[in-house]
Amino acid sequence: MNLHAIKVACSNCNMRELCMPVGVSEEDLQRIDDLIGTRRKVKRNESLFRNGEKFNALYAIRTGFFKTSVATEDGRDQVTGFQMAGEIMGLDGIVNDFHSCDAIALEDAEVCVMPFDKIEALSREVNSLQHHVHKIMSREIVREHGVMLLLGSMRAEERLAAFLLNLVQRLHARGFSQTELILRMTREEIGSYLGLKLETVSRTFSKFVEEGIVEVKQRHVRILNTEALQQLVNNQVACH
Amino acid sequence: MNLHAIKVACSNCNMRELCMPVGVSEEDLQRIDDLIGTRRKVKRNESLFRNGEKFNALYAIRTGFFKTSVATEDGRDQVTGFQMAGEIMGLDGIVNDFHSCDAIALEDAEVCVMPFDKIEALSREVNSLQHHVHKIMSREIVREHGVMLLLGSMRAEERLAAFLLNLVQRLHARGFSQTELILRMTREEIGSYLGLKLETVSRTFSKFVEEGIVEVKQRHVRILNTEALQQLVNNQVACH
DNA sequence: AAATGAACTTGATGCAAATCAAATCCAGGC
DNA sequence: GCCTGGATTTGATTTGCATCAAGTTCATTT
Repeated sequence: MNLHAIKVACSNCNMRELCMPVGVSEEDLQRIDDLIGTRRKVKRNESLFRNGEKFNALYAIRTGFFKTSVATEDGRDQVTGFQMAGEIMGLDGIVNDFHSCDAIALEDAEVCVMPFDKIEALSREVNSLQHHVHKIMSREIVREHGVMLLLGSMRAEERLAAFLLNLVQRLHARGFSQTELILRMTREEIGSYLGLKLETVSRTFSKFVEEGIVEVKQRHVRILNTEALQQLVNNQVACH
Repeated sequence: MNLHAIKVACSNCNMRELCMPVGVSEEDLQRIDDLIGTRRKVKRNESLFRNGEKFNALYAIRTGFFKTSVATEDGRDQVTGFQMAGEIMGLDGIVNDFHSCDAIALEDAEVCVMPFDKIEALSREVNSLQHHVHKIMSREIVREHGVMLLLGSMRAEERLAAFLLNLVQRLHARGFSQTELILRMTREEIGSYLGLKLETVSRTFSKFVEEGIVEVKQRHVRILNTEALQQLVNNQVACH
């Protein structure tokens, strides 16, 4: 086994607990290593896959940050999610064997390519992997329920507050700060995700700054009052 | 084998091609029959499962019509989908072992209860079932992408047009008319799904009627001009 | 057949976010 | 270090939908 082989193995990957089942035996873990066909680097603004492309594999993000988006025939598009290290992309492609959204890197990224036929074959034999795959898909369904709730029933402030809280929570789970973050996406991309125009996103940020809830310097955001954001999401008024 | 046993078997179910994989061998089909633990009847306005309940099984609708909805702590709720015969419910429960939405029957219904541990066990052995389960979950993810696009970027008319087209298309796949349908849900439930208030739904129906696109008598809808609805969704202007 | 209430329609008005417009900031290239 | 264009902010105005309000329809009960 050469150094390169060690480096690409799941068993040695520090993202493993995010994208792979926990508590598998040493033996099963060796087999899961075989899932990773290759690594693939994706430069900023380039696509990992696009709407209409053949589906072959799921992708686990090792480093970098992505957006996924769908488009209508008449050119409008909707960002359906932002994905970071340890998260899985490509689930949309299973049903029709073709991808139905675009996955674009918002910063230089590297992903593990997991051919889906291999995933299916191995998950017939490793129960924990099978259940893990089911959970990943179910989690995505539940996440999208939350986005539908946000888009269907929240006002601009609530949407942006929910967005910021969700981002820092996920970053915190990866060892980053609970209160500081750098946005990898533009105001327009945030707006597309939240069903708002970029001007509204900008104005809402400004409002939060005025109210002392956050500090914003371009894409650098520092959350000063997490509870206020939480109360905005829950539509509660702070009691004095 | 008694008559009842024949009646509840997937192999004799006329919904089979909607909720089960096609092209399985006679032998595998017999095994798939064992997936169905029981049938369950759900009366109108009663729940099949609710947010917070333990997850045990997926449900295939045999007859009837459901809505699923999620709620915020402060009482707002969002209808996340309407489900009809042959469609699968309960996928939200896999990730945390608890359901995270409510499933309410909008008319008296009957579902097949498929214990999820049985589904996992059998799909380790029947490849077509395994892939079918993956496709069902992927289809739900893709469907939700479409709803996000609708909620994030469409105007009221476009939303209602897309909703009607989606409903008749699914009903048509079940042998019903392409142009006539009976709505099983209230204007408020349609509004919740589409991110609109019930008054807006009502006004938009009235507008479609004025324009000669549909006929509406309460919950009975007849589509007079499918193409006009399609053009609304695609944001195109009819060329004269 | 009358009474009741939920569902629905329609009108008047208000408001949050979109749109239109113009500066300003900033990163990257030369 | 200066230039350029994309990203962002902010202001003025418009608009689509929500809200508030009143009536109508219809199914169900008595």
